[in-house]
Amino acid sequence: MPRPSDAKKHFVDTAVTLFRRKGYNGVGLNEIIAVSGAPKGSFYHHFPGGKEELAEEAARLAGHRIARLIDQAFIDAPTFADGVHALADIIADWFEASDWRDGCPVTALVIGAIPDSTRLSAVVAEVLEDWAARTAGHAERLGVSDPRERAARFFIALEGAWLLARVQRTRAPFKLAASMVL
Amino acid sequence: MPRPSDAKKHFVDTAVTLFRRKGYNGVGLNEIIAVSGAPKGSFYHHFPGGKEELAEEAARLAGHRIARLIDQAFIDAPTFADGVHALADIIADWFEASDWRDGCPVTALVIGAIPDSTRLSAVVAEVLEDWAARTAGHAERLGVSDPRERAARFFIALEGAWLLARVQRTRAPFKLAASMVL
DNA sequence: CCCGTTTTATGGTGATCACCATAGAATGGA
DNA sequence: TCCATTCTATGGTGATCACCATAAAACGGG
Repeated sequence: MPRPSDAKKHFVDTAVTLFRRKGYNGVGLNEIIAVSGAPKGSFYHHFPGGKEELAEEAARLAGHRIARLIDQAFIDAPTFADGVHALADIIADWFEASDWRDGCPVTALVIGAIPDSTRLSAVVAEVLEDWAARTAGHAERLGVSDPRERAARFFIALEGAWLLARVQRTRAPFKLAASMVL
Repeated sequence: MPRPSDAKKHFVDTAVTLFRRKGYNGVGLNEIIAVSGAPKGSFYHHFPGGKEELAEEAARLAGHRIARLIDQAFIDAPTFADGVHALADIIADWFEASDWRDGCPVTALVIGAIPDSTRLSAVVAEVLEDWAARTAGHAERLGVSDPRERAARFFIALEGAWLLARVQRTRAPFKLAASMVL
C-alpha cells in the first residue's frame, strides 16, 4: 500500500505502462486503479477530469522520461549519427526487454484519443515538439547544418520503427531507422 | 438498406473506416452495425468469430486497397524515387481530405489488438509483408540494388509520417518521409 | 488538542460493452 | 411447389465502462 501522497504518482505511472501496452481505449480505469495499488476512492479526487486528465499527466510523464533518454544518448555522442544510433539502441533494448509490448506512449494516445480530446491532443503535440526541439539542439551543437529537419526525420523513422518492430518482433526496424537519418 | 448478400461487405467496409478513425478498441460493435446500415441480427451469422474476425477481414480489405495504391504509384514511375513520392502524395492527399482523421488501418489494429489476438497479429504481419514484397518488386524492376531494404525503409518512414501528420495536421511528414528513402 | 484541509472508503449510477439463443423470413434449386 | 439453406429480427445475457455522492478517516498547522 503506497503512502497517501504517492497515490497520484502511482496512478500516472501505471497509466503510462498500461496505455503503452494496450492503448488508451484498451485499458479501463478499474484496471489502472487495481494495478497501481493506490486507493480506489481517491481517483477522482486527484483527477477531477477523469481518464482524460490522467492521460494528460501520463503523456507528460512519459514525455519527460524519453526526453531524458534523448539527452542521455546525445550528450556523449561524438557525432549526431552516433547519438541517433545510441537512442535507437536504447529504445530497442527496452522494447525487446518488454517482449515487444511497451510501445511508444505517444502513439498509444494518438490512436484512440486524437482528435476527440482537444486538451490531450495539445499535450501530445507539446511532447513531440519538445523531443524534436531537444534533438535539434543536440544536432546543432554537433555541427549539423539543418538540425530541425534532421530531428524531424529522426522521429518519423523512430515512430515508424517502433510500430513495425511490434509486428515483426525484431529490432531490425530500429537499425534501419537509425541508418535512414543520415 | 443494403441488399441481403451485401451485408457482410457493409460491415467490413464500415469497420475499416471506423477503426482507422478511432482505433480498434475505440469503436463498439453497436456503432459499426448502426453506421453500416446492415441488419443487426445478421452480424454473428457472418462473423461467428465476433469483433476479432471482423477486424481480420477489415485488415485484409484495407491491405488490398493500399496494395492497389502501391501498384498504382509505382507502375508509371520512371524511377523508384518517383514512385515513393507518388505514393506518399496519394496517401497525404487522402489523409488531408479526411481532415487528418483516417489513419493507417494497420496501425489502428496494431495498437490495441496486438499481441492479444494471435490470429489478428498474423493477418497484420501478412498485410505488411505483402506491401513490402510488392514494393520491393517494383524497386527491383526499377533497378534498385537493395530492393528489400529500400522497401522496408520506405514503410518505416511512411508509418511514422502517417502518425506524426495526425498530430501536426500537416503533410510535411510525408514529404520528409519520401525524401528519406533515397 | 482542535480544526480545517486533504485524502480515502463505500457503494453505487446508467450506459455501453461483446455476445448469443431462439425463431421467423427470404431465397433459390429441384 | 416444396424444401434446405441462408439470412435477419428480437430481446435479451452478464460484464465492464467511466463516473460520482456521501461520509469517514488521516493529516498538519495553530
